[in-house]
Amino acid sequence: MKALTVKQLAAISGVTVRTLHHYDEIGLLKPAYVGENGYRYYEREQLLRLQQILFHREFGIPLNEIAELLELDGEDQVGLLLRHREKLEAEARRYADLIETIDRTIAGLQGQDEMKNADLYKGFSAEKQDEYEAWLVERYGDRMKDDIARTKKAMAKMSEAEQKAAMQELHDVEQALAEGLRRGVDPASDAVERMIARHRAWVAAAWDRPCTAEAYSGLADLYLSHPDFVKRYETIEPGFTDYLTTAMKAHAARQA
Amino acid sequence: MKALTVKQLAAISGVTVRTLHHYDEIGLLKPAYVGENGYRYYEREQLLRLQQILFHREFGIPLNEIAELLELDGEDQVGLLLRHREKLEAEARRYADLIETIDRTIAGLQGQDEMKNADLYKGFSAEKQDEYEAWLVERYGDRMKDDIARTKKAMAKMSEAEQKAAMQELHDVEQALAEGLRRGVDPASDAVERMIARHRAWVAAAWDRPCTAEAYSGLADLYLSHPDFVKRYETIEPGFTDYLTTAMKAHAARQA
DNA sequence: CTTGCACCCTCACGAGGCGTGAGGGTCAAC
DNA sequence: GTTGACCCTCACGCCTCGTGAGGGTGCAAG
Repeated sequence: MKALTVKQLAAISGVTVRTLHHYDEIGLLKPAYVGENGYRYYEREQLLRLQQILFHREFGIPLNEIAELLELDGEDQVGLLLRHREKLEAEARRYADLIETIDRTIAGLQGQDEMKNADLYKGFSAEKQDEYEAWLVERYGDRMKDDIARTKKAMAKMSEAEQKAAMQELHDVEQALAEGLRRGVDPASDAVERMIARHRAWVAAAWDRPCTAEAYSGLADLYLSHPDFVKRYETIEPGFTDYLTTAMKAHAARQA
Repeated sequence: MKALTVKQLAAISGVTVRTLHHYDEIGLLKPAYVGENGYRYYEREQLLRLQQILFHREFGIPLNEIAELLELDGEDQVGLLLRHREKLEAEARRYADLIETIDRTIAGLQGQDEMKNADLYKGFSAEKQDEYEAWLVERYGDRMKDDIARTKKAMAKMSEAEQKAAMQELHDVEQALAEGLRRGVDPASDAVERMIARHRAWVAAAWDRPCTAEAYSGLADLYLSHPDFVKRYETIEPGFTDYLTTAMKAHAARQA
């Protein structure tokens, strides 16, 4: 029988000696036998097992799970692999999103803000609405439901052209405010106040009813609290969430 | 000035209190000031900074790098973001590959080995050749160069149909051997020996010259040592690298 | 047999990014 | 003044090894 030392096994399997020590320590891969001198000796069976370990490790499966996995037979291994496949897909999608965000951020930093409305503003339409709705009701109670229903109707009765125009207006307002942030303009200043008034008007239009100071302040809280909004605003400019909401609150306070 | 406690800042930024403590410890985000009672108080400036930190953290940038990053101005940040974008792309591709490997493995485990030759065997053609070449020369010295050149010519002068047929033959041999592994057949047995003879013949054909016992044994070493080959064989069946090479060595030994 | 060198062993700390208590002050409202 | 809800500072744990320190072992050449 060919017996491999740690070094040899390490060399042909591509791991380090320390890794073999570690796997021995945690009981994941024990040597075929240990010499009187304390040397670890591995045989073919261990090499096979190690290769299976490394196969699964590739996918980021933690070592203790690999240990359990190897006790199972083929049937169950397929199931586990499939579950892990989903995780990998989720990760892959996440990376794709991150890359997109970077691209947008760089475009923004370079002043090439020619991004299409449909891109950055799509978060406001379709499927996401349900999620926001559930969130708002949970947070603000049932009295929110009417407002939501009204907003949905208002959006629905807009033509596509009108929606586009509305999004353009929102975009302009936000870009102007972001410019204020970049220039270090006080969010409570008069200049910002004027843009905020436009923003509030936009909100009122979207809701299809007046937007009270209280409601506007509540909206600022929503922006601060819901990760989707935070992400959206931080994508426009880091720190923009706080800048916008501070300005909104200041505006609401003046009205009170 | 509004001063936020740890809890409050944690709530609106979505991190935990412990994280704020940690960031303070490592100097990444220090409070605006600390009360006499030892309480940390944060203001808008810190919130802005925290949001930038979280923005970058999303991409997996380590905290110490984020700290350096935030000292830079916009220009350099773009450069860093671009560099990180590449890392993300590499990761995304890696995940895509892993998913593919899982799919193939599952297909294999379920006996649905209907994978296209071009898929699993593409590793043997085109760009990868240069890499193997460099590796072989580094490992076996210049005397390897002639062999490589001959193999390349042999492959080049094959028609596409011939290449396909060759790949089919290799595939059949490997599947038969993998079946031996699954059934626990001794890799030194006569049954395996017969398949190995076919394998060696295939190699000789690919090299366009006889494959000596010594060369065949050396090839087994290559399979064991080069990660690409290991990965390829482990994809066919975990443990197949060792099974195949053991059989190859046994075959070579009988000839000597 | 000695010398040397490559290999083997066992601790044990470190890194990254916090989670999770333990043990004990502080603040605001009732 | 008493409750809670906060706040603080240690300090260990997690996970997978990397990286020494300090010291024994095996094999070949001189």
